[in-house]
Amino acid sequence: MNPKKITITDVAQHAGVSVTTVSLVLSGKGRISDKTCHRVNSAIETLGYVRNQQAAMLRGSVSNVIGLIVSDISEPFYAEVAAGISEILEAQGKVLFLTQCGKNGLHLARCLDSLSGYGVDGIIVGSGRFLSDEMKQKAREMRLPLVCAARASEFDDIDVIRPDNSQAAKMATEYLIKHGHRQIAYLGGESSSLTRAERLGGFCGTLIQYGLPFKSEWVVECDCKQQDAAEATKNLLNHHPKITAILCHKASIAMGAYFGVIGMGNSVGKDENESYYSRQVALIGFGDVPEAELTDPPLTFISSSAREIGYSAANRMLQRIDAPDEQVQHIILPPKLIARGSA
Amino acid sequence: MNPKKITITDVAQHAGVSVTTVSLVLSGKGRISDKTCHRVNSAIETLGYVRNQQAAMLRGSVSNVIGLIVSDISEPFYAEVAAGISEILEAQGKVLFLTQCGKNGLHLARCLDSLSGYGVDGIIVGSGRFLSDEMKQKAREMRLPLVCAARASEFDDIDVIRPDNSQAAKMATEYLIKHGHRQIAYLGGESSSLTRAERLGGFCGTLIQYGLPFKSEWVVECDCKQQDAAEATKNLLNHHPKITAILCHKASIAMGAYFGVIGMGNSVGKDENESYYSRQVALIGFGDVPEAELTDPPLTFISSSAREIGYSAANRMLQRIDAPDEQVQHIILPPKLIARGSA
DNA sequence: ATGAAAGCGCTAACAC
DNA sequence: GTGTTAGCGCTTTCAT
Repeated sequence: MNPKKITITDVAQHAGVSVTTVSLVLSGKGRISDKTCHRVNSAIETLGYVRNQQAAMLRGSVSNVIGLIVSDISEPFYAEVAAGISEILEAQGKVLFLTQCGKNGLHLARCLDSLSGYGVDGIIVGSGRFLSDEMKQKAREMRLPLVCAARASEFDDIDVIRPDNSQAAKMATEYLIKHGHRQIAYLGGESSSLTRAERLGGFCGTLIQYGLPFKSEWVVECDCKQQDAAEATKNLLNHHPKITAILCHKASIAMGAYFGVIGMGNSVGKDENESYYSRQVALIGFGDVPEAELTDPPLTFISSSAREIGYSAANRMLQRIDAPDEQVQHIILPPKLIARGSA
Repeated sequence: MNPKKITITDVAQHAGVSVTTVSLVLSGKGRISDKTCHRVNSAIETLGYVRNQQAAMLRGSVSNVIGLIVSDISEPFYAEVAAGISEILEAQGKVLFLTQCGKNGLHLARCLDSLSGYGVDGIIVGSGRFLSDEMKQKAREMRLPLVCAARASEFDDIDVIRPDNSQAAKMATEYLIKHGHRQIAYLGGESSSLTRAERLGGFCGTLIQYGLPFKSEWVVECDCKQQDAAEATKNLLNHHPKITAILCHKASIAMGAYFGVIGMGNSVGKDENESYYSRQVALIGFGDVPEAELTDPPLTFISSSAREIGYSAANRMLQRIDAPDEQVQHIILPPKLIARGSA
């Protein structure tokens, strides 16, 4: 019922000490005797005091607030990244400001102003593709650390955390080759995608390395809609009977391909299921987001988890705040291959 | 290069006025002459001044910060809600603090303390199922407005924005009935789900209203995995040959059911595709998240969009801040039926 | 219509 | 070890 705010002064009075002492106890900085420390803490407890962070950051130098800019938080990749960042930060008693710059980055300037106005200690940008040099310059002037959590390689001049798309493609391709596949297709994605380009690089390079054929008609673009993927798969398999394995650009493509293969009366995966008349096709998908759909059917996936990228980005930011002038780092997360029965 | 912060004082000097005047211009409150106003604004412009919100909220009464608590932002529903909230708030020049209380609500107390310590003007909770009475009491004492953005009915004592699950089920069922279906099944979800219970209520009620049979063996639980849904669908259709339509608990279930129906050699949707030997099964799904997979195949969906819930929650919060003592409101969002060819 | 001055709650020098 | 005190940048009476 009493909306009166409890301040550090109240705590000091209740504990019979000065505000300085309380402040020092709060930040754990000073050399305070155990006895006093305990008295202060119990005063805090009984009064139900919560430290006013605004005031703290007004006077002090750190706010313990990190800003996040994404184009739209509803994109699963960025939602996962945000979740990872938030986990790390909250464990450190820090908090996260969430801002959205829109699909085309229209509000990016507003996001930056907003965040800097609130005194964040640093900004993590998901997909920095909209970041202009001017903005990076501005951040530098404000001494605001910038960290980019991305899906593909984007910058040289700021810290970037990203998955190793090329390596992932290589691992996936090798996995298929080691399971005896020689004619491998790549399905899905748009040709304008940087992520896809990186993956195709790894895919193609690995084929060449193993002396296997790389046919451009085996690389097909495809909407991420499942039914499109199913259709494309049927088409591909009909026209190119030699293909025995498909590398799928993302989870929904893999799901579509799965149903496409099944729908043709063929089988996916392990040999024991193979019938005389059906052809067996191996599927392997890229997937940075843990989709419930993935666990069953048992498809093999290769990925750097988006959450992991969030963890790294948050940790990198924490370091960067402590060492603002350290050299720029690119952290490239190694992929993990999760084998699930089908190859 | 100059990390010196530009304060309101600098602006005042540059414009040849007092800080008060600048402050009044910033908040648009005072009766300031157009001429002065303009001088101040151009000073702000040339100096690149950004208002220090911490200081503003320390002295003033509003922070323009809203807190959001979700269990995990990577859950698509909450990500959508967050996106909606953020859109509204940013348009108002406000910002959003994102906190995660964990799948089991373990960190909820920490989230609340954290947010209140940062002086948020209000807190939106996604899924208030972890909110104890004690916490609600605490928020009330701190005069912190609480708004709940939920999937189902949860509270009576605080503002809640939620979808109308029962009405959605009714609309979906009526849609099927009007398209001639008499034997309708419900597939998916767990029996412990409140959302599902509300939907089943609407479903069953509508059947009764139309004098149609409600058979409990036509209501089947199912994991949200697509393949499980496909299997369950085949099973259901095999054992109950009369069933001609299935109401699916969520998008992934509908997708699975789709492939299940197709996999049996039956057809989904419009009559023109119907063959002599195949049976036609209508599918309709619930879906609060716009999943790319939905657009193709053309399945009919019924939903209250999660983003819409975010919009409403944000708007409700804005109202609530202005009128803290207004009566508690439950905003129940009407569902929309998106017909896409199959019925 | 504008300015002077008193804090908001806290931290950080600097005393003791 | 602990207390005193001067601000952080802003809003807000209260004068003018």
